[in-house]
Amino acid sequence: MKSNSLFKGSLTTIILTLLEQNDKMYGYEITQKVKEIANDLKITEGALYPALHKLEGDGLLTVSIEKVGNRNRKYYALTENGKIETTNKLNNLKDFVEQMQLILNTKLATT
Amino acid sequence: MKSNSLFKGSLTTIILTLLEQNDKMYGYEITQKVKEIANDLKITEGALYPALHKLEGDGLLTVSIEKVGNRNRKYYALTENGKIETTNKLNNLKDFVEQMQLILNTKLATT
DNA sequence: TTTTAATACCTAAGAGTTTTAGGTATATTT
DNA sequence: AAATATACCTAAAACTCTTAGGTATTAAAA
Repeated sequence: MKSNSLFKGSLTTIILTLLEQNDKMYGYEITQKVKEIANDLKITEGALYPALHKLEGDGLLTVSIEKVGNRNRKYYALTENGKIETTNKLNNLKDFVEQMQLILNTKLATT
Repeated sequence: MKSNSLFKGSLTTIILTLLEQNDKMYGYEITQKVKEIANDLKITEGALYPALHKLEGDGLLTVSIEKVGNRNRKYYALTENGKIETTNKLNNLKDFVEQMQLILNTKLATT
C-alpha cells in the first residue's frame, strides 16, 4: 500500500497542477492538500521547498508574502510561463502512462 | 512529444514485466523491444545493464549465457521472488496512477 | 501552565536512479 | 573497406528525493 516514493518528476507536476486549480497556495498548504487527497502519496518538505524555489527561479512561479498573526506565509502562483509548463507536464504524464500501458499490456487506470 | 526521461523506478517495472511476458530475454533485446512498442520511451544501455545486475544480485533474476555465432548473449529470467516482485511493482504503478488522478483531477488514461 | 503537537518556513548530507559518454568486440550491410 | 547493427560493459556527472536535522509561532492537551 505505502508506495512511498514519488516517481521522478511527478512532484513538479503535482505542484503546478495544484496551483492551476487553486490560484495561490503556500508550501505547507500543498503538503496538507496532497495528504488529504491522496493518502498514500506523501510529499516531504525536504523535497517541496527546494522544488518551489527552483520553479520560482525558473520563472514559473511568483511569490507573495502574507502575514498571518505573527507568521509569514509565502504564497505561490503560476506565471504565464508556469501555465504553459503546467500543460506540458500534464501532457508528458499522460504520454508516459499511455506508453507504459503499451509496454505492460495493461490498463493502468480503472477509474 | 519526446518525454525523454523515464519516471523513477519505472525501468525496473518495465524489465520485470517484459520478462513475465517473454520468459527469457537478453539486455539488448529489451532495449529493442521497448523502442519497438513505445517509441517515445527510450531506455538507455547505461541504465539497463546496471539495473539487470542489481535485479540479479537481489535474487529476482537468473542468468544463462547462450553462444550465438561467436558472441555471448546473457539471457535473464524471473525467479520465484522475481515473479512476486513483478506483481508488487505493477500494483505500485497502478496505485501511483490512481493517486495522481485524484490529485490532478484528471483521467490520465483514455485508452 | 507547562508540554506537546500543529503550523510554517528552511538547509544539507546522503541515497538512489538515469544520462552522458565513453569502451570492447563480433556480425552485417553498404 | 567502411559504416552500421548487434551485444556486452563501466564510470563520472546530473538530477531528484529522503533523511535528518534546524528555527519560530500558535494551538491543543496534560
